[in-house]
Amino acid sequence: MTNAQIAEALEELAVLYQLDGADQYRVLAYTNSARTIRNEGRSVEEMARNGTITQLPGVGKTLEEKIVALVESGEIPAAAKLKEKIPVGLLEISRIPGLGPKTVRRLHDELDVTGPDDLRAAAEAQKVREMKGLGPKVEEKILTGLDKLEAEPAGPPRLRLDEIRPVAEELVAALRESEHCEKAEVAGSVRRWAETCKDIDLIASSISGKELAAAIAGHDLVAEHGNPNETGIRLTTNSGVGVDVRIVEPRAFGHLLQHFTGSGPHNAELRERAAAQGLHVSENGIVDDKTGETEFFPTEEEIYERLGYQYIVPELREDRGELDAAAKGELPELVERSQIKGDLHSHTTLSDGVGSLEEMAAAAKALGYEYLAITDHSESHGFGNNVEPDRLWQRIEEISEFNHENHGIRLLSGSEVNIHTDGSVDYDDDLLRALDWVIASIHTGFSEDESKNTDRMIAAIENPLVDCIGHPTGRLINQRDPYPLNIERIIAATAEHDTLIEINGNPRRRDLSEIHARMAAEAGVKIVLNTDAHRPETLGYMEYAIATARRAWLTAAQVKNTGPWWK
DNA sequence: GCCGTTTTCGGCCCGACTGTTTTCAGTCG
Repeated sequence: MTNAQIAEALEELAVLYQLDGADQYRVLAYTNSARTIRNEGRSVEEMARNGTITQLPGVGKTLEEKIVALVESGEIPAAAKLKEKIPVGLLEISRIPGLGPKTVRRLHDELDVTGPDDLRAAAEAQKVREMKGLGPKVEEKILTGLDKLEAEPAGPPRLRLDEIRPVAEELVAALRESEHCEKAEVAGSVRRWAETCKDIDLIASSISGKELAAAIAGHDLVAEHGNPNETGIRLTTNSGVGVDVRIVEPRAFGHLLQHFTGSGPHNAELRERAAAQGLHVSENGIVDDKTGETEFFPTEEEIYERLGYQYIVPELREDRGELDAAAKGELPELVERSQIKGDLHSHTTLSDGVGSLEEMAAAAKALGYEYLAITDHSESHGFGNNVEPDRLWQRIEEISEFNHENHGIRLLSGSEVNIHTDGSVDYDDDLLRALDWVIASIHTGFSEDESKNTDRMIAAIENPLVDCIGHPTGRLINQRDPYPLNIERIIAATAEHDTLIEINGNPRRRDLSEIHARMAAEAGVKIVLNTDAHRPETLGYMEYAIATARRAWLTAAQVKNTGPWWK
């Protein structure tokens, strides 16, 4: 059972308890533990089986018992029992925006609603507005919510960061252009460089907030908008992305930025710890119990300092131990884009790229790199652009000549070789030895089971002619799950054989993920940040590789290509 | 349900908005 599946079961149980009227903190305990498990790199099933699961923060005796039952029997008895009592249809309708557990429960108790169909009938018969505290507006919200539920049963999709960042940048630039704007920034998950984002958070300071809100509502990208007011406005773009624009007076800008950068769990933890010291943190400032006064700080740096922490960069604000580390002054010095000396994964027209050797080299040089590895696909790539051994020998010569001509950047002759199902790789050893750099990746046959896939990859890791493993888990964000793999065994093998492992910066991949990259680095494995560029412009994907590395707490010392070419 | 630089019991972030209300509960981020 994967960590995601365990987390999902706990989230479902949390909703069931909520609908059952359980204490909110009990519900919170379940949702928090679900999040912890989703963020855990090690196999939580393993931890449950060997009795170490209570090491996870927020997992105590009771949750241990439930998770053990889940991995052993496939279900949590408490959840099965609650499902007999609470119609599953109620879980569905509780996803309608604005319909919380309290309301859903009352709809069940008072109108015998058991699911979407009953609810629609009740709303259409105008029964909902007769309930105390509810009215025609709620009825309307329910009907539109039900339509959306039918159209998108899985809920609105989270968008990949690269799909959403350009929109955020364009809108924040428009805010800055307004005469009513003092400062504006992108906040939220976009600022934290998360893999996916639900919506865009923009924040601004202004002494005429309503005018600023009205101005942004008229932007070309905006399809719909709510009422502009002093504190901001809610927008929907033509592409359907929700945008929250929040506006405060200039002196609270730092607090607003900190608040809306999140993450929610980071802020909740930060505030809980502050409250224990008599300090109450919000987007409007910090209130000190001792004086009753509100303190204002212009920058986030000063806010964190006031609360007793080192400055925590947005990428780390995920409640994954950053507050403890910052309180002790032990945050790592994260790797930066300017420290990257070269890119070790790129393609040209020789296989499936669209840039020539020279074009790729020129683009890499423009990025300030010392070296670029040309790693076209190999003999068995299978998409009609296979590179036969003779052609690769010839390419080695071409690269040698290129380097002789002294273009101000060194090209490395490389290949991205396929790992076959038996763990062997393309090309004979002589050819592999003649290359500067060999990345081995899986491109085919990943429907095998976990142990076969893992053995196959470990065979490549053990191969002394393989330097690095490419996009190790094969996941495509929002599109394809990772291959079934035992990542702990993979990491242990790369550590043992000094094989490098890549963070692929293609924003569709970001593979290794931040969770696995952090595990790998902690195990002493060296990481390489690559783009897998298939055209000159996408060498710029390095910023996503950097983002994932930073979210994985990596320092320059843990990233091999922060140094000069070493072979 | 979890957890401990006041605690093994009694706490557990904070504010804005919405829709419904004459003062607030529920929901959301």
